[in-house]
Amino acid sequence: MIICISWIKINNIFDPMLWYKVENFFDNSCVQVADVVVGFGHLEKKGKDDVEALIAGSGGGSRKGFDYLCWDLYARVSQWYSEGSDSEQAAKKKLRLDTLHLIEQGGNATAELAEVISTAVLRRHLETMARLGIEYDFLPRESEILHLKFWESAFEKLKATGVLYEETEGKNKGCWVMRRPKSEFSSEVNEGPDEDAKVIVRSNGTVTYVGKDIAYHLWKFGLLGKDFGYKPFHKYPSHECWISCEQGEKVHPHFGGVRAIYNVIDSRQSDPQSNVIQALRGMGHTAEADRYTHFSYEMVALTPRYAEELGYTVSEEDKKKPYIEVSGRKGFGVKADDLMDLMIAASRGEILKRHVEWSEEQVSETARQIAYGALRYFMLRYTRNSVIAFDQKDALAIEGETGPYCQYALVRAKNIFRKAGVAPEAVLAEYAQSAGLNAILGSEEGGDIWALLVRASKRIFVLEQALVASEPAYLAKHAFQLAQEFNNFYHKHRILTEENAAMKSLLLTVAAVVLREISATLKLMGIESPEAM
RNA sequence: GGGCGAGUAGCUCAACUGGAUAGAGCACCGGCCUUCUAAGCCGGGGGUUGCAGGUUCAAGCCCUGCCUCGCCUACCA
Repeated sequence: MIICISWIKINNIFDPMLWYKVENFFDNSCVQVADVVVGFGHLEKKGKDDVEALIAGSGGGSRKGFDYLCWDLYARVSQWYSEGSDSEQAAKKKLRLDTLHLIEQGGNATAELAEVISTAVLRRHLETMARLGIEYDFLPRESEILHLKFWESAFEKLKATGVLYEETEGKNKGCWVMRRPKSEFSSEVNEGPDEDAKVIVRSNGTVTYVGKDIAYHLWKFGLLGKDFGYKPFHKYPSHECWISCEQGEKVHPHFGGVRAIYNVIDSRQSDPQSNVIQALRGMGHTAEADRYTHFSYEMVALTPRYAEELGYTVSEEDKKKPYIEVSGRKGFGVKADDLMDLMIAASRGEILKRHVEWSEEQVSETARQIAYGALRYFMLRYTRNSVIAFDQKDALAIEGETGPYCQYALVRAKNIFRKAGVAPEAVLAEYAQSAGLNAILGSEEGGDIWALLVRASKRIFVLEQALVASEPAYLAKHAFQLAQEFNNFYHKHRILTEENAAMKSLLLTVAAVVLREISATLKLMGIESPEAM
């Protein structure tokens, strides 16, 4: 529902190493959808036809589409729930739950409205992500997990393997529960119920989110014995994105039954995630459990300064904090499309200061590359367990550890080759055959050049470390250090006016190597290399 | 109450499995454009790594206790 910039914390880092598929689980039967449905029905007094008209009308050109409407409505509904007398609030709460249950059941007008809304928002989500080059292969939806009775199959297996047991005493009486990984009840005092156990099936017979997630992950590993229906949903230039449905097409790509899973979910989900892994292990699927990685990361928040820039009033108390957590319920945050637009506008301004002669196309293309590069770099420069306090000014700064800084170093190198009228690839090919570098590199002056070359040669090593540690920030650090060292080199040596031919040749070669390496490292982070800036 | 993460320069963060003088960036101060883009470069100040013990030749990192903050848990998704 809420388009969250966290999504771009993971991107194509795995691209060169693995063949993989990107799935985005779509929680289309969740309470947030129910809230928006309540909003349209009770605040806006709109039915399915009205909503469909809104969706159709909100398309044309403007990015402020249907998802923006939902964002606002969601915040209003949340506010509305908390208003009125106790009995009124209770009634609203009941309405909310009833709506949720109708959506989960399906086959009714409320569920149809929810379907229309969630699909429209999903389409907008794909468009937004596509701007950053993020594409999906498959969109499994919660509604199919429910309607295709994935849970029922999983439940049988969970009962048969003894992972779940029915609690007969204590506060969880009547629930089907699962022991948590660490509760070593068996060896210790074993009297009374394990009250710390995780409830999977409530006493009223409904399944919790974790239960559905277990079923979903059994499917992912091909252990469920059931499959989704599939239909095409969205066409990217290079491939098709499929979506789950109850009765799909006969011919479709194969999804599920994978060897390994990387679940990119923020660290607040670590408890439910460990429950899922524990369930797999308990069912005897230990190998699969070992190949299940919760790629957890901390949330993205906003600095108080940026929150103010966005027009929010920030309390004195919040101003002292390093960051403020975004909240869709409170209507506090920045929408990904807005963020990108703001950053593009800002980098555009910088470009126009310097290149009045550029064509409109050149300006907007470069502004886009810089803005997206700045955004991606900022998301990736922090290690995963650090909260990212987003600030546009910091992200877009040319000074400091930023995307634009790295891009600028690379552009400087490109300028040299443009002025020299040679291609960096040609320089590399030529230099590989000459053999006069020992004398220069061995000299005192050559020490720094040698150091730069050594650093430049470390890309694969750094990538390997980044993969082992599941830490994209290592790549960001490498790109920055290389850019920094190159800027130093650039300042120290006037390459084009160098008179010593052997030296000039070496300097050009080093520039070509560094250009290639910064560019390749940035590419691993999904950051483009502008021609000029 | 329990679980996870964090505490490092004024601020935001690094530090690969324990290893040399704990590093960057921002901010601050001072320099550097007749030159391939100064959107840059160089230099400077700034630290008892939360506290107290312990293990080790060696601890920001490991162990014990305590303090502070955040998140997750207690039949919400």
